[in-house]
Amino acid sequence: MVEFSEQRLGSLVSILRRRGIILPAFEIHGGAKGFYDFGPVGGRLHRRVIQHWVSHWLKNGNIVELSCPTVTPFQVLEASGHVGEFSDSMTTCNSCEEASRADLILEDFHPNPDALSMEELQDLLERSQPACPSCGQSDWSSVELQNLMFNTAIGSGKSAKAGFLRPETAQGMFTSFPSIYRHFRERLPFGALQVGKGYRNEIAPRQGMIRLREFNMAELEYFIDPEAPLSEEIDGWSEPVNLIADGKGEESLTFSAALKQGMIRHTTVADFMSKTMTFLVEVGIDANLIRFRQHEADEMAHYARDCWDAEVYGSYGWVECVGIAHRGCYDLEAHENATGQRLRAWRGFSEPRIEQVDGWTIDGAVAGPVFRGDAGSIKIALEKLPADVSFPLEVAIDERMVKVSQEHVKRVQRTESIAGEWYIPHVIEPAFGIDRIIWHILDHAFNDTGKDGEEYSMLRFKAAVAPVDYCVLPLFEKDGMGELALKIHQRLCAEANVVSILDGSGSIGRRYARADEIGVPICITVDHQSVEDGTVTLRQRDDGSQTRINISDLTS
RNA sequence: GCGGAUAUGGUGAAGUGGUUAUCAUCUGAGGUUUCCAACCUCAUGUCGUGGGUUCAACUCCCGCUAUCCGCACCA
Repeated sequence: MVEFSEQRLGSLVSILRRRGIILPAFEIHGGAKGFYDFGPVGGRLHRRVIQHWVSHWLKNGNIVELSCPTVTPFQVLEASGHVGEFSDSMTTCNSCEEASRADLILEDFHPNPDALSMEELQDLLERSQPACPSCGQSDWSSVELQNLMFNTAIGSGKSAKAGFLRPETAQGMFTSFPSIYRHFRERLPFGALQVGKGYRNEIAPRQGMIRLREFNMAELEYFIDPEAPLSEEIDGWSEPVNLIADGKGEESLTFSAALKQGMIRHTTVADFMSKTMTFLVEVGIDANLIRFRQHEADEMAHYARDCWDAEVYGSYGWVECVGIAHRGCYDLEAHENATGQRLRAWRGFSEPRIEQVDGWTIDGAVAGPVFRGDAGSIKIALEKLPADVSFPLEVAIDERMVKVSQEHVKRVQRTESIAGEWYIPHVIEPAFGIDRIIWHILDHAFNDTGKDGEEYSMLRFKAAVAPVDYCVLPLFEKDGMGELALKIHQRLCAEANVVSILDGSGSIGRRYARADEIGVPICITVDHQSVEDGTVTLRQRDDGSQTRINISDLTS
């Protein structure tokens, strides 16, 4: 097991900078908090992890990949609840100009100011006149929302519309629901995933890559019929995993056992937790340093019904890297309410339901001219009445009573056959913080335990995500060895999805060390014999073992 | 946001109110070398940023920016 320490973190960070894996962005201009570059080696690592993530979920067979804009109009994020929920209420001291959070300075005057509306906060602020924590005066500006989203203007001048940089990729998947529904020929379940940048204007970015202002997210929205029968089957990780259920301690259980006990509340959630576990291990996270923690009811995001975080242990302690949330019908319903568009799926009944309609409705020709604008509401009210009422009758419309007499109505008696119904699908969302995962891949791959008593650093990447696949090393750059190495290098680079580097400077040991430092799994060494018989030495990063093979057998 | 600490070649460090800022390592060139950071020669490359004090500031003071730690915030 790795010993995480300050020293280890320090030498890891210095290797990441020196070798161009992860570095602070815009450094020549002084840098900017919460922004990082993936450098010449890190960029490739980032790509590999994302590729692996996408194909991991596409394996499911009913999932498509989307790419939606990062700039998002105001209304979209207002409908989703982000404008309201993703912000803090701020007020500024008119005396010293210090901004404070309104709910925090009102804590002494209300048991839970966080739950108050803007108006209530404003009212309470005026009545209680709390002292400014900075200067002691009580002269506050009006309460304003400060949003954690980056805002921007779409267009310019008077025609500009308000917008935000998206705080999550998910909303694009919801607003695209009709198109995805059509693509899958209206049959659930199906999913859409997206990998891309998200933005949050964090008050205090911290801990290197752990909290960023611009970050890579990978999200899957999986749409299900909440009434469809669920299989008990769970794919993927079958070993016990550490689970922390809401209000309970840590337990080691398999996902299917946790589901059977009701600890995990939904089969699909359990299935995705299991697939998440498999993914994390495949990209190189240590299985023993992963745990799943269920959100308590009061920390659940505004949209969630059940939520589990996959947390990974590393140099910064336990860090949430994945959230798997049962969002219910929250999002589609919210966008439906805001737009009036139907974001639903059709559920056919196994047999059409025969319904006897026996009641009343208006006689349009008579009631229309009499009730004018109220006719519509009266019709709705009448159709709710049982068959055994008698007229004249007082009907409540918008808190008024309207007298309806026999001549305004007619009896409705018919048999309806209903083939199915529209419903709002539920959504299970696994959301991955790619940067946090990459950080922990690096943290867990880093090995500085030394070699032969000397200091020696190595990144033991899994082959699936290693930024460089091969390092070609001519033992010397003479007698044709340099030329042969160049030829091999070029041939490898021509292969799809293969990255090779060529290194001819320094002693062979130094070059193996350089390759180990950026985690190249295999070094190919060209020596005198290579020039004569066309064989080369393959040297494995993790154990230093060597085998000689034919150049023609190099790529598999 | 508050409190504390820090900022010197790519990386890690030393140091000074006064000539050309030191060391290790890395990197590059040449030499040497038949497989795990060997050696020799040469070379490139640094005082975060803006202002002030001073004859003179990398050094002292102030602001800013960034980094780290704690608190708060955030998921």
